[in-house]
Amino acid sequence: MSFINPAITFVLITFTNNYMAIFSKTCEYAMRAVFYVAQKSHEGQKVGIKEIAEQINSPEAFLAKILQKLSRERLIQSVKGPNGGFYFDAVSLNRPLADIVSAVDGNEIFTGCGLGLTYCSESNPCPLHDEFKKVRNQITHMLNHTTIGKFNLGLIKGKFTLNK
Amino acid sequence: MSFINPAITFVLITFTNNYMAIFSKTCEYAMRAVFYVAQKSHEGQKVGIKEIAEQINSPEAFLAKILQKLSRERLIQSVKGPNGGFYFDAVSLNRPLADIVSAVDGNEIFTGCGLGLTYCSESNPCPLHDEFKKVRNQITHMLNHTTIGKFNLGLIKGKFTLNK
DNA sequence: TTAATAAAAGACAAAAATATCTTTTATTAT
DNA sequence: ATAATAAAAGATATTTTTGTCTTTTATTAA
Ligand code: FES
Ligand code: FES
Repeated sequence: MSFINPAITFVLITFTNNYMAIFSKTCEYAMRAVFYVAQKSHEGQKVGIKEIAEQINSPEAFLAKILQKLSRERLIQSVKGPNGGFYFDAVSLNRPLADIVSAVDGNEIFTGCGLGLTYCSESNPCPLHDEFKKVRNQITHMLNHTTIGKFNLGLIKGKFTLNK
Repeated sequence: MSFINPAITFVLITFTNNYMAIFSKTCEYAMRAVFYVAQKSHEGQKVGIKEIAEQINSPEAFLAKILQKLSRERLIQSVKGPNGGFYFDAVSLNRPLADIVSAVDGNEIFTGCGLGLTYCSESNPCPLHDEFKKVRNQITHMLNHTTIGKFNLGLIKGKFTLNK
């Protein structure tokens, strides 16, 4: 017994809107995780992948892959075994968020053309170039001036959320 | 006979960078196409999908789907048959590019949280909120103040490119 | 009124991004 | 040394985005 009446069944969607954010899901998870781990590091603690994933609301195994990549690139520190987990040392806490973004999403966002042309240039610009450059510069500024550890106190005080 | 020597074969890539631009490919093609058609409309001409795809360097059949969607939403005009093609009427030429973007990529880019949280809010912000808001506002401003027909003269004069 | 033209629609295919599951390796406390 | 723990790595699966091919519908010129 089916609850769908075939007489009134019809196709709803032929062309779905793309979901489209500034950053990939991978990058969003990476940034949230990084802020969460930084906060814990500030308190002198290491954190396990399970806790991170729970606290930032991301799929655990997928996040693990992302942090593995960051770990290979020495952007985050980790130790295996009991009492192990992820953490940031003092140097890493001072790294710009831009390092995380470019490790995960590449450099398109910092240098790419807004209309998707193969390269961006001043001398042979696309129509959007002048305005798009401002956007790109602001993103670059934001990511270069935000250090991984910048929000530790705000997070500890509950001023910010990573999970909603 | 193989040209790959198994003794020196190894896996190169375990975690590829995401390609990540501000807009989806779909949206990039849409914007380029729209500027190209607008320019032709300014000169009083309709354009066929084949010419558009060639001139903006996009896959023809894929672009056709995109323009079909814009056409269904009355953002672009079209007529079938001989001497048919795509064009913009005076009203459409004055529409903001934002209409194209939201038709194709949705509204995430205008309202979404930079860290991918389910919603953005002033009272319960993510760490990036204050800075990200500026980025989002600049994108919104750019897309609202750029009309579809804005670059017609610049394109005709060869000041801008849609194909490189 | 017919043939040619060009967009619209439908079905399908490939590639990339996202997500999960299993096995291995390193570390530490007992 | 051994068992327990937790990250790293490997393999695979799902979903979304991007891209193609075929058929249908509308328009127009002859
Ligand atoms: S050429 Fe397109 S943004 Fe610079
Ligand atoms: S809450 Fe994240 S951008 Fe506003």
